[in-house]
Amino acid sequence: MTIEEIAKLAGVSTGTVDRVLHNRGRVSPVTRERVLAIIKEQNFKPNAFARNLKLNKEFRIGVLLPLLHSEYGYWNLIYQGIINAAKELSDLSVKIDVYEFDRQKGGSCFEAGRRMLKNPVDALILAPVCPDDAKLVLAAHPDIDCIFIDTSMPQPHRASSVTQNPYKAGYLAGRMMNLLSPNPGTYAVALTHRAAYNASERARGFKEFCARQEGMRTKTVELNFEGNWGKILEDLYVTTTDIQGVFVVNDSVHRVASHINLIGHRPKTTIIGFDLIVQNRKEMENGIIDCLISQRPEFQGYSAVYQLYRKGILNQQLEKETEIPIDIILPENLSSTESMDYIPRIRS
Amino acid sequence: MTIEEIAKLAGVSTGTVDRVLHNRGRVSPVTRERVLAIIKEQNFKPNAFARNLKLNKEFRIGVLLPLLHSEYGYWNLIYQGIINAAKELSDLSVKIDVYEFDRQKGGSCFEAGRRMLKNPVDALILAPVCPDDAKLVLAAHPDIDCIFIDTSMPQPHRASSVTQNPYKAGYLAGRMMNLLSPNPGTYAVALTHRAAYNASERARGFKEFCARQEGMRTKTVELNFEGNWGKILEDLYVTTTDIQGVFVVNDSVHRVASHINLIGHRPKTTIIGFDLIVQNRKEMENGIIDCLISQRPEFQGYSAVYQLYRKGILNQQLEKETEIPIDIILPENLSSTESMDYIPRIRS
DNA sequence: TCAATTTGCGTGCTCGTTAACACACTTCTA
DNA sequence: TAGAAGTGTGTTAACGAGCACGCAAATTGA
Repeated sequence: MTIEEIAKLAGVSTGTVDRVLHNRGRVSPVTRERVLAIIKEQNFKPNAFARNLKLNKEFRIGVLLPLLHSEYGYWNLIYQGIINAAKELSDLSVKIDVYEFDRQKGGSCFEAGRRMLKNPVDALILAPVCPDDAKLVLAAHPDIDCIFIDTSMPQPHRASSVTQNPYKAGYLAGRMMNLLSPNPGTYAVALTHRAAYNASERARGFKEFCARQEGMRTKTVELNFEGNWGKILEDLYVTTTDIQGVFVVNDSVHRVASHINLIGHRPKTTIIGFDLIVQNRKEMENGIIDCLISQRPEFQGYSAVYQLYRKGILNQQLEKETEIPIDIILPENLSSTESMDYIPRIRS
Repeated sequence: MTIEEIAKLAGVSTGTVDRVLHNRGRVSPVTRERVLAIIKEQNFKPNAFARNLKLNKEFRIGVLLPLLHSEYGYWNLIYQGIINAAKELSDLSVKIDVYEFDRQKGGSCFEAGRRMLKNPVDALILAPVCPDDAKLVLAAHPDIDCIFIDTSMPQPHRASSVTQNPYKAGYLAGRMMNLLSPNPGTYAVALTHRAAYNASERARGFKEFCARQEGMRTKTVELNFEGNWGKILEDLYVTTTDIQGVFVVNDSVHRVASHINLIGHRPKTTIIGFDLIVQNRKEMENGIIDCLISQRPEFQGYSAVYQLYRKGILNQQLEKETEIPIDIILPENLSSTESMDYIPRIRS
């Protein structure tokens, strides 16, 4: 089926069919209806190759992420997924513009959004870790599609999200903790930085699981890596003598784990944390981390790019909300998740 | 960069550049080298839209799978993944032809391959559960790319694979069994049908893990669902009084689990099996199955289609071997894997 | 040596869609 | 009522690559 065949069937020219297809007016209502009926009847869809050849323009996706080299590489994994998708789609005129911001500094995200205004983009991928800034960025880029990644936020109609439920993830971590270290005692919940949404929700899920179990207590500790966090950790073992395990609510678990190992408490402490960044992989291989929960950061980035591409280039629908499965990583299945988390790669 | 710009730079016509690009001869060696140098220097790649518009032909992927409605739906999950990818790619002229065969009947797979010869295909997705037949099918379809799914086999150069390591999966199942049911005793390993490759490797991995643990024994039982398998299961509990858990090496675990529940042994038996087919989801929700290992069948199918599409339409490279991660599913993360296993869907 | 073939290269049409343009006809507006 | 503005429709030139064809010039063969 081509536009020309549709035109013939409707007794009009291709120009008219085109005007109907793109709602460009200048068509009488009666002709319009006739053409629409035939399009529907023949289940016509414009040829994507011809369309994009004619349009002949890049599809630019703007990406706003926290500083990639901070926070032990979690954001870098997301970035890798985005880059990989972009590489696969480079033949289909998809381009990526990445803008980094400092999530600790208010306004930094907004400022990055302003930089983006200079090279206008057709769609947006946004980690709304600073919700207020994110709202402003969205306001500054009206009418383009946006996908939230890592965290969600109240969504305008044109946005959707790719996220994991952090409460469920924490709850599952509780279950794993209980499996790996079933003796009664205390589990420490280690928070870092000020509580980000994901972090606090994970802590909440974890505690809720523990609260439902007989004889399991939890104790929250705040570890500020700019401060004397080592001391706090050591004190914890002094003040609380029945520590059975430590749950770190983010990807910095490898730092906590190696310190616990250093001060000799590793043998009696089960350690659980998040995400398959290289440092965590290494510490799990070393036997210092028992279990990791993964939120598939690379897949999140990969999936976000593909969704925007399908909407922008192929005119397909956006998923409203994509829920990322909660992966359990033990030493026994670590090797099956090597390098890219689960995305087939192309060689460059 | 277009062919015309390349031509201008090389001081030749587009026809000559085209002949160089497609090795169609009729170009003097010296001109050829000059053009190639410029192509490389400019990093020129032909526009995928223009190319496919001109070629204007469907890319047909032939799919050979065991009977979809047998075996409790595992193959159906693979099928769903394939269908989903095909739906997303239908705008890019990818078409799927599915041929089913009976894996229990020798020659059935080959016969399906012969049916396929009538509507020639451009690429192949093949579950080589009958390796001899698979070899013949490949021989009958020379020169086209092929991806093995579910299981691999010795590969000709033009084939690649999307599979999970079944030994590692069984080994991990052993670990989970030991976590969920740590008391010394016997674990039953339930095989069904005659040992397929994946099944026997999973059993081997599981037993190997157990052999490395103190005080854990394993006992293999063969359950033939056409025979009196219920009786065999009941006898097992009579002859072996310390059964701690049952490991079913495939997706039929829900049948075994509900029978164990029926005969009253569920409370003291940990049950582990494979794959998120609907029946297994339900029995896990009912609390009858403790743990499932998933090999992401939907992703396998999805990924196979996408890889062939990238090779066939976009001229990108095929992955040689894609290793599927080994997923651990517990009741606590079951809901995060709902419906499609991890593939974003488009509405039809 | 000259006809027949081969080699090396350029030309031009085509794929389906888009969007600018042309043009006749109608409806306003002063 | 003339001119302007608006409406409904058809025509056509790209977009970039592929490929058939044409045509010299070079090479072959008897």
